[in-house]
Amino acid sequence: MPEQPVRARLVDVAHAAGVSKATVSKVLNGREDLMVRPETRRRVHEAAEALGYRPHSGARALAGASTHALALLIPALDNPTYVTIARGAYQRARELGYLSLLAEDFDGQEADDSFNDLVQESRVDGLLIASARPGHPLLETLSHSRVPHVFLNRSVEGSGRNVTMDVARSSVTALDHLYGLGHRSVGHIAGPAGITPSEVRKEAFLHHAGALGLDAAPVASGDFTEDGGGAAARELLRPAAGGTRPPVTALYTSSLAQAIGAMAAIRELGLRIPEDISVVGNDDLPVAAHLHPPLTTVAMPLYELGTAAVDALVATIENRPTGDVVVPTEPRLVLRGSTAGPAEPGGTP
Amino acid sequence: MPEQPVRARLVDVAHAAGVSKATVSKVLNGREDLMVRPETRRRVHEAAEALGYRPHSGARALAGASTHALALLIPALDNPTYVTIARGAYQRARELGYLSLLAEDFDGQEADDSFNDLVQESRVDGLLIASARPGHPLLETLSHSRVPHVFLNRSVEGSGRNVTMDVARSSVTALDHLYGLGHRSVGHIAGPAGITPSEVRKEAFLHHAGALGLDAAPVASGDFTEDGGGAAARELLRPAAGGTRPPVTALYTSSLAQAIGAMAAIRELGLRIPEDISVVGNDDLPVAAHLHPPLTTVAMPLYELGTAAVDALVATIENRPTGDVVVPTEPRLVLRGSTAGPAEPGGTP
DNA sequence: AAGTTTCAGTCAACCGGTTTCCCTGGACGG
DNA sequence: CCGTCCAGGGAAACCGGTTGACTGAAACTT
Repeated sequence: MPEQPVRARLVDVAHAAGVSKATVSKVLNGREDLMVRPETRRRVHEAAEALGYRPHSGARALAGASTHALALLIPALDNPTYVTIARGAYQRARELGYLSLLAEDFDGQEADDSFNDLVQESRVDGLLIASARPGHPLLETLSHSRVPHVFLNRSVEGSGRNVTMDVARSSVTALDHLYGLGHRSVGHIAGPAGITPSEVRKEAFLHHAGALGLDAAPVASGDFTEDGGGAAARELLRPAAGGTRPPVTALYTSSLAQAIGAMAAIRELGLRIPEDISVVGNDDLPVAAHLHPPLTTVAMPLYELGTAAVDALVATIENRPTGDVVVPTEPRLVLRGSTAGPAEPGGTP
Repeated sequence: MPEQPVRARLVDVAHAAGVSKATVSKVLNGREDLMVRPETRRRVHEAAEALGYRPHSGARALAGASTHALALLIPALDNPTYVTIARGAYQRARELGYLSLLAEDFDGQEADDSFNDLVQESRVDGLLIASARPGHPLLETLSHSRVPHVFLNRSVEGSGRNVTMDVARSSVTALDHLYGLGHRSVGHIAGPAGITPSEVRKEAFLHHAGALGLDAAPVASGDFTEDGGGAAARELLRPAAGGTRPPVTALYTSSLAQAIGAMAAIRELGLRIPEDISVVGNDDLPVAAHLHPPLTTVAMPLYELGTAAVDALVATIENRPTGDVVVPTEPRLVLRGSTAGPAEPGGTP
C-alpha cells in the first residue's frame, strides 16, 4: 500500500504521542530549557518517526523567524573551483541542521535578485558570499541590512567576516617548486585587479620571487578564464626587443582555466610544455590530470573553505561572530607532467 | 540615512494604500477574478513599491500552499553541461515568477535528502529532475507522492513527463560530418548503460552508421568522465589481432569530458589528432575551444532544455500537463581542429 | 420607485508551526 | 495535615500571508 499521501503535521504527531503541540515542538527542537520526561520524549520521537513527520519550513520560518537555510553566492558555476567549495558548504550545513542553497552571481545584478528572492522573502537565514569584489552592489545592500553573512575566498577588507585560504602560501609553494627545478625567470598570470585572492597571490609571488633572487618575475593580469590565461601568456612570452627567446621559462597561473588557456597559447607560439615552458596552475581538479601534458597544480583546500565558511556563518547567525578566519590546511603541490627543468640557455635545437 | 530596517508586511502596504490586506493580496498576485478599480490598483502598487514590500515566502507557502520555487536536481555540478541547463532553468523560472533552486544528486542518496529538505518541508512546488536513471531511489519516492515533476535530459520511459533534446540527431550530425571527411570506420564512446540520452545516441549512431554503409562502427561504454572516455578510447583503438593500425579513424563521444579523456589516451598510444584519429565531442562548452587541438563538437540546445523543462513543470503545477516534450532546436556542429580526413590506408610514415 | 445585479472591497478564518505564560498534581517541609 | 514548590505539560496568542463568504453602494430593470 502507498505511504500516507498527506503530510503529517505537528498536531498529528502530538495526537499520536498523546501530548500537546507545544511539547512536540520543544522535544523535536531539542531545546535545553525543556522539562520533559525521557519517557515522553521517546514517545514523541517515535510518533514523529512513525508518521514520517517533517516540519513545514514556511510555518517554522513564520513562527520562529528562522528558516534553517543558507545561501551560497558564487560568481560562476562553470568554474569547478566553486563546485568543490559548494559541496563542502552543503555537507557542513547539513551537519548543523541547515540547508545550503546555491545561487549564481555572474556580475552583481544576479546578486540583488538573489538577495531579494532569498533574503528579503525570508527563505534563508544568512549568506555565504564568494562573489564579492570592490563596488559590488551587494555590499551596499548588505550594509543597510542586518542579514548575517560571511565572505569566502574573495574577502572584503575590514569586514571581520572573511573566510579565506592561505593564498600567499600557494605562490610560495609553486615558486619553490619551479626554483627547485632550476627556473630563474618565472611569469605569473594573475586574476583581475581588485579580487582579493588574486591580489594576495600576486603580492606573495613578487615577494617570494624577490626573496629567492629570481632574474625575472613579470606579472600579467587576465580573467580567470581560458581566454584570459591565453592572452596573459602571450604577453609574458613575448621576446624582448631584439631577442628570440621568451623572457621566462615557466608560468604560474591563478586559476586552472587560465592554465589551460596558457598551455594553448604556448603551443601556438611553437613552444613545448614542459621542455620550453613549464606551467603550474592553481586549484587541483580532475581535468588537470587529463590535459596534455597533465598539469602540475597547487591544490587549495576548497572543500574545507566551504565547511569553514558555514561554521563561521552559523556562528554569526547564533550571535557568536568569529571574526576573520583562515582555513588551516596548507596548499599542496600536485606534481604532474607540465613542469620540468628549464632548457639550457644556449641549447636550442 | 539607512533604509527601513524592518520588513514591510502586507498589512503595512494595505494601510499605506488605504485598503485591506485582502485587496493588496489580490492586486499583487494579479488575480484574474479581481474586481479592483485601476485607481486602487495603482495605489497598491505604489505603496508596495514605496515600502519595498516583499512577501514572506513562508507565509505565502503556509497560506496558499504554494512556494513559488522549483528545484533542479542535477547529477554532477562539475559537469558544465548541467550548468548551462541550470542557467536556462533559472532564467525562465524567474520570468514565470518562480525561483529555481539547485541541488546536486551524485548518486541517489542526495536525491532523497533533497526530496526531504525541499519537497517534504514544502520549500518548493515541484522538481526538475536531470539525474534520473533506472532504479533511482527517487523514482520510487515520487510514485508515492503527488509532487509535480518533470524529467529532463535523462528521461523515464512512459512517465509522460520527459523533456529532452533531439539526441538521435546529434549522432547523425556527427557521423555525417565524419563521413563527409572520408571516414568509413568510426568508433562511438557511449555513456553508461541505462541512461536514456546515452542509449538513444548509441542507437542512432549504429542505425545511421548502417544507413551510411560504414565499414566499421564499434561502440564502447564508459562513464561521462575523462577516465571513462580514456578507457573506452583505448578499447576502441586496440588493433585487431595481427594488425598494427587502430580499427577506426575517428571517435565520436557522448560527453565533452569523455572527449578530453579520449584525446589524452590517443596521444598516449602515440597517435596524432586529427592526422591519425579525428575526434568529435558532444556539448559545446568554452573549454572545447582551448583544448589541443581545439575540439570539434556537436552543440546541444542545453539552455533551451532548461527553459523548456521549466515551462513543462510550471504547466504541470498549474494542472496543464504537457506530456513529453522535445526541444525543437537542432544540434549544431561546431567545427574545430580535432577532425580532418583520414590518413591514406597505406600512407603511414 | 422598488427590486435585482454588478461592482469593489472587506472580514475573518485558516495554514502549521513556536513561544510565553499558566495550570496541575504530587512530593516535600513544617 | 496542610501549604509550598516545582517538574511536566497544556492553552492560546501570534507569525504574515490567502481565500471565499459577505456587504454596501451604484447601476440596471421593469
